Amino acid sequence: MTGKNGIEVCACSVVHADHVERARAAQYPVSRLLELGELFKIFADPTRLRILSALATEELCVCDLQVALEMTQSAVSHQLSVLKRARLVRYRKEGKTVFYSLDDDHVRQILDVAMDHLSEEASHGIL
Amino acid sequence: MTGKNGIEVCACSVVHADHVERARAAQYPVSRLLELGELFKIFADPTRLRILSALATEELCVCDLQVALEMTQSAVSHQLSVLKRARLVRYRKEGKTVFYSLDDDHVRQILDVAMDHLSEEASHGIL
DNA sequence: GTTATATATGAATATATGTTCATGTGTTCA
DNA sequence: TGAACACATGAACATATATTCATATATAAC
Repeated sequence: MTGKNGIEVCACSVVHADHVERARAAQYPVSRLLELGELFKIFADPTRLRILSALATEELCVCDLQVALEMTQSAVSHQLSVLKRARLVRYRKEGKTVFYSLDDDHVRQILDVAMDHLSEEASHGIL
Repeated sequence: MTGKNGIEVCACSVVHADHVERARAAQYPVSRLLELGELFKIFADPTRLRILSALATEELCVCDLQVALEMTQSAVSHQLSVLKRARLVRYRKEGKTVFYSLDDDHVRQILDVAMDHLSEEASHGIL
């Protein structure tokens, strides 16, 4: 349904104008939410999570990751480049080998909070 | 490259056996990481983030969300069902209208930590 | 019951993304 | 200089998913 100014408008008669107003005012800027979405996309893949959790203990070279996670070298490199672009990992070159490590503590924090949520979710199921 | 037991093995000669061993031992169970990935997938979409951030202030009915976010009713409902399935939102029926709200505080926590990461990332760029 | 309305949902389509395969780049060592 | 190796990267393909369109369900008013 289209309103006077050409903008999509709800046909509902029970819209709560004040709530809508507040919700609109409190909205994060869309650009910010896009960035946030991009960040979460990185964490949304099991392979990348495995890499991150492997790096949580200590730095590892590409080959170490390949062996530890039983993946193709190409797949590891591709995912590492994604993580690098998102500034979630650092790297350090030493001759031919490249060592990767977590970039900062936020990564660990994010993983921890999310794990907490999963635990609580599980207990919900039991109760 | 395939090893004796048919499992993919790295051809590198510089694998750090001890590191690999520790990384393997410290690995989260894959099932856990799959769950975690599923959770982050929910947060990985800008539309869902907009919905969550709109609900951060107060409960809203589907129609309110439709108007506040200028989206189709169908799109809102579809995304709400995803959020509901992931236990990130609750709902409460009152006649024909359905009010949605955040399920618990973990949602806010996760969003906050992630926002922090983005801020620090931005300051990295400046330094 | 019938109609109107608020929300839910199935199917189809378009787009995004992870892996593989092939190849490129850069470093070491002979 | 040239071979070997650790890693990076482009293209192609397969899969996942967000939106739209059409329709279904449920509640209220008449």
